[in-house]
Amino acid sequence: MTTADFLISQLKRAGMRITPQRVAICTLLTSKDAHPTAAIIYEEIKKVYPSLSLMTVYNTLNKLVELGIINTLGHIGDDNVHYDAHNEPHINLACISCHKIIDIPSEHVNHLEMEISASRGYKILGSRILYYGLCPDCQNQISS
Amino acid sequence: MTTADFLISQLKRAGMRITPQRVAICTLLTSKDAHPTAAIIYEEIKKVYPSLSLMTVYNTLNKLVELGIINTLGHIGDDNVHYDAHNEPHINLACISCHKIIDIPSEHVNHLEMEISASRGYKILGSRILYYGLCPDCQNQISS
DNA sequence: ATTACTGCAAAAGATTTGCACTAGG
DNA sequence: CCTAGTGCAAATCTTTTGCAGTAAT
Repeated sequence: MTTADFLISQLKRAGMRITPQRVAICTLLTSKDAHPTAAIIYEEIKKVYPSLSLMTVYNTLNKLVELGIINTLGHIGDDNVHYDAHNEPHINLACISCHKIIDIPSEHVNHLEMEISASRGYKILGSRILYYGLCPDCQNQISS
Repeated sequence: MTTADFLISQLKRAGMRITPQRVAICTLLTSKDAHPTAAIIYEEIKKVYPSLSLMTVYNTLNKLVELGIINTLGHIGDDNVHYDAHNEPHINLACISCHKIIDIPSEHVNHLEMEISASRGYKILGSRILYYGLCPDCQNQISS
């Protein structure tokens, strides 16, 4: 079962209908290193489903976020809202120059969550951990 | 020197002019447990400076973010973009029910930053660490 | 005295809403 | 069959832009 299939099964379990548009959105969301914005998803999928409406993209993204299946990363630099389909705790590392985002697994992240719920009595539902800076490539470009 | 004064001195150092509006914005940003949105800042300060324009708020916030003096937290639940004036690494803990946000200092956060720059060659410029869930008060309200 | 900042009005985006049509279950 | 989802158009809301007047340095 692919990661996209996992998202789709979650949708189905929540009583939502599985349309080709939603399958395409889930597939794109779970493709390698994808942290797309609504607009990027729209442009990509439009190539395959020219009739796709931006509204459907928002509709599906909102439902996925509502169900806690995907996460909102927020704005990276001057861009728009990015989404992240990987829901296990991890760090997002964004380059403010080229706007690339990579995921980093980290042991410390798990410690954080325990630390918080233990000390504050909060019931943790999710997290959004973002570091931003310059990736190695962009550092080279600037110094050269 | 108050925290607000610190923000203001940073502005001055960056060659920006110190206007009463900016002082008011910096003061509000650094008031206890403040993680306001642009709209909240506008409404608050308007009480004191009725002539304040929302544009000035955006103008100042954008410059502060640009200079790396404050941080954008992004959207919390269905709200708008929240800002955070506390720039030393820490965790933001947001309640998705009452939209309150608290800051938590954490040792693990420092480990994270070192871990990332060491392993990936990124030059880290800032971070945005947000956990969301239910605060103790809201947990009680729901269960009762 | 300069030159940046303010605040108005209007524009530009992004996201949401209303509604008839289509298609998944 | 029946209801949820789609996609269009238009509305809404946040944020940006242009510009004349104002004020900080």
